[in-house]
Amino acid sequence: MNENLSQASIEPLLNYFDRLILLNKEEIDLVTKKFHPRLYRKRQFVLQEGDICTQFNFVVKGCLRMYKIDEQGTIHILQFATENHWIMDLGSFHTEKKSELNIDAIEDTMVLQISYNDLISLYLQASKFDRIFRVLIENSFVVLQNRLLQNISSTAEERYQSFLDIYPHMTNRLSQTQVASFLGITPEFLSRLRNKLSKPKS
Amino acid sequence: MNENLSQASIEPLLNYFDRLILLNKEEIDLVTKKFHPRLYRKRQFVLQEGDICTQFNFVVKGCLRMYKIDEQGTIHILQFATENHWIMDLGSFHTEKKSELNIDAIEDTMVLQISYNDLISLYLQASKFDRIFRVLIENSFVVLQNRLLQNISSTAEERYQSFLDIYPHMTNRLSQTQVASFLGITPEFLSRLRNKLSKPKS
DNA sequence: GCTATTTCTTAAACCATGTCATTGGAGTAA
DNA sequence: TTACTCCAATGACATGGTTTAAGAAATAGC
Repeated sequence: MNENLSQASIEPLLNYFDRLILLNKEEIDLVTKKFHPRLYRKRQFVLQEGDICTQFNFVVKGCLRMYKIDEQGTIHILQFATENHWIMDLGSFHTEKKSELNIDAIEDTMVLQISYNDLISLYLQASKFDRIFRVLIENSFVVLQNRLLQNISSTAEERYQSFLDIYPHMTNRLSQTQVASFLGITPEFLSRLRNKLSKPKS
Repeated sequence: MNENLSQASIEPLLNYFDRLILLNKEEIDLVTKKFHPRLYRKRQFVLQEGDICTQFNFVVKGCLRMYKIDEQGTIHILQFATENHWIMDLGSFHTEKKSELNIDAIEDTMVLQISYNDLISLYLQASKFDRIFRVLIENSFVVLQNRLLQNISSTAEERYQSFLDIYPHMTNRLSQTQVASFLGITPEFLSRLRNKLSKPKS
């Protein structure tokens, strides 16, 4: 992560949008003006509990996580965001109320950010972005709904297997503690699952 | 549920939209043309596993549920939809692939439906609907995310309490089997929870 | 208004997962 | 080196939740 912020490329974001709906010259200019690059160091907070979420974050390089800390201090991970994924507390963003969630960097991470006001003005200046963000949220919704379904209908072992199937690469970038926290189980139990699954059969 | 379909009122839907973003005369006409009322009898399917979800459903009166049946035949309820709520398999709707989910009526239910093609043409004819549906999906997304958070971080007892808090009225309309299936526990265990919670303390 | 079917409750045995405590290894900082 | 922290593994034990079964209560169908 040694790029210079000022020359940071907005290309990945433009490519992302183009894959949904083609942008014209004006719209490309709007995106270029309203999104700003920002670098977060490993362990740095992007959003901290009690603050209002004022930015949409698009990850260009690296990995962020969003999580809640419960009364006992346990971390529950709602979402990871790697390259070409979005992350924010949508509830806090729209209601402008304090967030109960944290977002921080698992690796040094480069994001492209747009503020609430800029996003609203983006919608007003080019209604194509209403459509783009509608589609984008719809896709996230489907992913989330599948995950919920898994959670209410599957055992921890099935969820872990399915995690490996869907995100085979992630397993290298995350500690088992992170994976366990995402699956909704304890690290100890995940360790046992792995042990069990590594043995052929018995 | 003795209304005549042909005189069924589209008012609730117009009110719903107006509460998000005010509609002008043209847009009201569009909605009136493209949404069609339909009555489902208790137990009747709105969407059946293996079919493609081709309709957005807005519930005017009654109650629908969306669920998956697993290999053992157990039902897992993803969502209920009562008055002024939407229900559909968004994944199947957009990919036009077969759905793994079922939607059926828990009570006799009146919905207003819009087909895939009509919705697309609605977006094209009035881009305000891109914004309306973006906001609508965003709201659903936040609800879903909170539920997922509950599921990975809370015990069944806490989830049940929270269900009672958030949907106090629903408890009258649903059998405990339905509630248990929504919470992701067995009806037997829910019964035990209820018994435990009804006793003052001990 | 009666019967059949579904739903609710209770309880005992059982299994999935959590808790707590311990150990060892890898990475980092003096 | 030493010390420190973080993470993974493992064992003993505790708890949450399921399974199975059976009876009581409510509801649907005739």
